[in-house]
Amino acid sequence: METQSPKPSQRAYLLADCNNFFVSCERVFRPDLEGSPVVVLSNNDGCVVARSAEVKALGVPMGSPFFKIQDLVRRHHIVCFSSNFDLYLDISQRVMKVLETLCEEVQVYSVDEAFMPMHGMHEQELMGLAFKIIKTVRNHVGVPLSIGIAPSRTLAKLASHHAKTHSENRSVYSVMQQGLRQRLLRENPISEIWGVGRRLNEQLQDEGIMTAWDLSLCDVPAMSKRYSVVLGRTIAELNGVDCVELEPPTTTQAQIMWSRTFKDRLTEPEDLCEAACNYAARAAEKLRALGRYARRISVGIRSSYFGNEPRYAASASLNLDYPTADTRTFLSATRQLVLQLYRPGIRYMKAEVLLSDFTDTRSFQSDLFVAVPSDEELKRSDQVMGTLDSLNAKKRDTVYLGAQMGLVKDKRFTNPEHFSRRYTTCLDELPEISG
DNA sequence: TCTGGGGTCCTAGGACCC
DNA sequence: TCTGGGGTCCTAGGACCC
Repeated sequence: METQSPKPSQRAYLLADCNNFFVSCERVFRPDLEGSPVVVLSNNDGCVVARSAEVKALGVPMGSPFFKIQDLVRRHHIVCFSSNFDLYLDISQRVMKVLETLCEEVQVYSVDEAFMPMHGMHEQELMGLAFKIIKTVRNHVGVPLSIGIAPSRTLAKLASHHAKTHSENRSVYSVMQQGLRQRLLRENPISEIWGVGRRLNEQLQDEGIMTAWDLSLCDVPAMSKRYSVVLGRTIAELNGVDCVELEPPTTTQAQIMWSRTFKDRLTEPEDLCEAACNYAARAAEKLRALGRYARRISVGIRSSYFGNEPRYAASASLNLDYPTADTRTFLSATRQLVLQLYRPGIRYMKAEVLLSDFTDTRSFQSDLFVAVPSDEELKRSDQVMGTLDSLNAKKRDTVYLGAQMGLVKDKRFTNPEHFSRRYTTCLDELPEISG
């Protein structure tokens, strides 16, 4: 009789990662595009934010400016989509739901990735589960996944990257065994490691640390001191020590930002005010959706980083007298900040609005020198904002405030040209089936 | 001509207090 | 009047992520 080997006590992580996520979402409703080159573009169709395997094979890097690949697009008949976040978010939620039916714990890390911690499972069981996850998501949602399996999150990320780029692994790669782990580390440059960005990559390479393996051999206390505690943790993780904590999502969100590049450069203060006010209104909407109040608002405006024109970037903040979620308060603060930052002779390309210093309630220390609103005024503010949100939930920009006017009227600020439809979240845009 | 939009976390430095 | 160190809190800015 076969004896059961004891259950391992070691923890393991599965990292499920959607392949070319935005492209895969578009293909769910355009199965005819399977096998064809497809890209998804950023806001204003500025640059490439997702590429199908066929486009990657053509050598188009992530983030390429769209205008630079026009030629390739024509030659290879690349299909282009403007990003359609309503659709991607909805598909993402469907993927996560399927994961939750198959795994006890799912830690959503980003729109297209989730970690699933596992205890006391043999490698074979982990592999079996991973293949089952991939098959179920493919059948129920239609999106392809890759899965990495490892004793730490950092290694699981590296393993899933390996699974994606080496087709012989059939979309799952496990480095639970020491030997494979070492091979994975030796084969990957440090730039592939989660937590090593452009800057660290340069600094570490100057020290002769080239591969993930090199980094894994470094002394943790010394590197923590020389660089940061974050890099120290990364090194431990590469050695299979599980030490990166993941914050529980949303409840701790500390700030809300809204920023966009304008379609055309803006030079007039009034135009900038309009743009920034529109962003502030969007940020305020998100704040109310979280049921929170903000005490601080920051506004930034900047010129292009490119070309020879004068460069300028500045931001400023305002602490509000009391926590609020009222768009009108944010709009007057935004206007004040923009006018304070504005310098003539600059061609502005971008504005951003950041709300922070949140509270869950609106209670505040009253201050002898600050005029605070009465309970009656606060109640009215909630009512007005509630009405605004419910009208706009049905159809965007049904109701907006005077300061935002220009934008909605003339569409100067945003204008993507390749929109796919919101197939799953908007009744007017459901997919059609022809007989 | 045309170059993303969100977020989080960490660190350094200044202000202030004891 | 001058000298000092340590702690806390806040903010700005950098680095990183997808």
